[in-house]
Amino acid sequence: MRKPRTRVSSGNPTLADVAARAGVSQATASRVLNDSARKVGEQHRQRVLRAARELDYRTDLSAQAIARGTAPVLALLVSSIDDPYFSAIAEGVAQSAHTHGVIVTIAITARDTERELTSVRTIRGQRPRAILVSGSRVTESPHTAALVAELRGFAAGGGRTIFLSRPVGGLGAVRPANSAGGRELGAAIARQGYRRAAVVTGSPRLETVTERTEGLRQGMVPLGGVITTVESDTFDRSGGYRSARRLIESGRMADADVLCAGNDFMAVGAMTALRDCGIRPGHDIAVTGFNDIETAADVTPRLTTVRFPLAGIGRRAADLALGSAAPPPDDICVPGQVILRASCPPRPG
Amino acid sequence: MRKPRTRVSSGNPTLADVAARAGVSQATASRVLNDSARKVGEQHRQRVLRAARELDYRTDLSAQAIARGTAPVLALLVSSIDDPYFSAIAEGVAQSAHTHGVIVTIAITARDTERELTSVRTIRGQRPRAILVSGSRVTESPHTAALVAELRGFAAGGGRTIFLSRPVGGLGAVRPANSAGGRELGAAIARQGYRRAAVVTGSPRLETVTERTEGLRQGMVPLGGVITTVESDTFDRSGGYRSARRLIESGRMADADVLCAGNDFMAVGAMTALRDCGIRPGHDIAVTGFNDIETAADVTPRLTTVRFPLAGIGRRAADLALGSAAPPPDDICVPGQVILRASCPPRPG
DNA sequence: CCGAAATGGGAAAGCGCTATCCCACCTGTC
DNA sequence: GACAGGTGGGATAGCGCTTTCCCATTTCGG
Repeated sequence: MRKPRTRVSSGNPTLADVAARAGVSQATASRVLNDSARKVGEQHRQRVLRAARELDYRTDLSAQAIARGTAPVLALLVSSIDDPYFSAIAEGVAQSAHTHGVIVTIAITARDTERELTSVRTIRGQRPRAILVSGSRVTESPHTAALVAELRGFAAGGGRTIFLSRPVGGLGAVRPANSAGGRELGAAIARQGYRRAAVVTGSPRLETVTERTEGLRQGMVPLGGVITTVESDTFDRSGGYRSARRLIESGRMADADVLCAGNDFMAVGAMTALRDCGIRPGHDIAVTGFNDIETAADVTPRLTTVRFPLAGIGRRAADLALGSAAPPPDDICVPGQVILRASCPPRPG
Repeated sequence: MRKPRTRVSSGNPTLADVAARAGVSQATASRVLNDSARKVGEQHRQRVLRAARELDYRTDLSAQAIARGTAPVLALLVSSIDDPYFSAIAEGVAQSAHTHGVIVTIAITARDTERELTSVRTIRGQRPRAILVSGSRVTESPHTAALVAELRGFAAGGGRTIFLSRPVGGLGAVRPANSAGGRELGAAIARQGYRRAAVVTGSPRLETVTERTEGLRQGMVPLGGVITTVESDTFDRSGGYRSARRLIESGRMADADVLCAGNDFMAVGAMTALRDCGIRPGHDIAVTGFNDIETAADVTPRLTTVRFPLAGIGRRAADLALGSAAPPPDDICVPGQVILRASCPPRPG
């Protein structure tokens, strides 16, 4: 006889413990605790419930997962969670997961495609029901192919994958309609009378960035507008500040009548840069952003922007991923809405 | 002989598959894949690695967890992830978890103490290494006792618990020093010459709220200052807007020389309310916030606030929870730093 | 009343891993 | 040459749970 493995005496109570205490078989205990289809006599049912309560029993999810062959888990991959864009999406995902009775595990990739890859590898080990990949795709990353291969493998094992940015490899996506949003914004500012737009935005390797800028151009051109210059920096507040300053100092801001930022943070940073240089945003030059973050309405002047239902996108993606019907790998673009505010008044001239 | 359970043929490859393909025992395969202390001949090692690669094998974490008796998981409980306060903390937690090679699962409670409870119950089933509870404690919730009991049970099973707000039940915490921060801010504005503070903040049932307000008072009083009135609403931007308006419309704002908000969002909303009523923030009345959110530096006038290293707090809590040494249940208060900006200029009078 | 069809319970075979034993073989050593 | 001490490999007992079988009772229609 083998020596029994040293059992951690202080370990958690197991189903066997519950069954023993209730004086029934494990099978019965399991049936009660999972209210399975199989009926259990009221007598026994009560005793099991009571035993479980008294022992402070909690089903071991790992064991359950392995026995059932599937874990009630949804994995979310984001570049950063400390960014309103992603946290809004995450909020929606979490809501949906909660109503589906599923646990959310989150991995942050810090915009590092290699880390993205290793994260997916690890996550696959959890055998989640689905993997949601947010975080703007970086064009031509050397790891993209590997990522796609990894996700394909996951799908082959029965998992679902949904991108919250432009999809690759024939997988599905639910995402903000950046191009269309850009077009509408471009048309809107052109209708306000602006014709020469200077753009401050993130790295052109981020697809979100190129989609927005390109959309903007497409919206303005038919109405006689034009993008005079594009300056890139980090896709955040300080990037907005810095690139706006560069534009001003190099004189390229001088002939623009509107400054379009790639997102609201950049817009807000850029407005500060303008002010620091004695230019009055909304007065000497119009300003626009993207996303409609909460403070967009509180800066002065209030920021014109494009609002996307981010939480709704997250929710929808998760619903799709967790729904019973296998979703076709669609590329669903959720439209945005132009919010015209004081930073972009009808042009006086 | 029993009929073997219908095996999902499309399932993921198992360790047995890898071992078979490599022509070795499962034990050997396991040893290679986990680079265990036990050495394996180079021959076999290579073959196992190759087989794993060819099969696109991913260790099943649930199975591993159950076999090892512990899962590489850290659970984080927050009120909302769509709130810069919590997402900053979450970011820090995720960073730490990543360096510890641990997966993060996140549960949002929507400030609902009952949901908080059920979340902890579910989470315990994951047998995580630790549970981090963020989200301001609500005083006197009927569920608090149950929550504590649940966390105690978790600790009894070998898990660790850390609060990121005021701890209860003798458990540990790492949290922003709200009281001290309030005191310092109170003293700072008094030194700027302000004496009569109106406060707009969240529900007095939130401990964060009372700690900050009380600290503020303690900081001002010794220097001859006083809190003239406190108005509560939701702890966010619109709550700030609404409560500021109520203060103005009821005339209670008239005799205050500084408006102190419970957090930056409320401050920003309140500033908009002031402006909507023709009062110039930073000019007719000083304004302060709490937390130093990114846009605090970009509103006009730039917002005076108290900065807390939120991500650092999250990281530290996670480090503590994942460290090898069992941490004593300390209540660690991380100090904040008063950031004096234009919204609170030296008082002219 | 009798056999058939429920009904409710238990035994035990996995699920995919890890880790303990055990064993066969290879070195050295006196 | 025999024996103590490595070394590397394989069998296999769990880990905690689900679920399939199987079995003993009841319940009924005819």
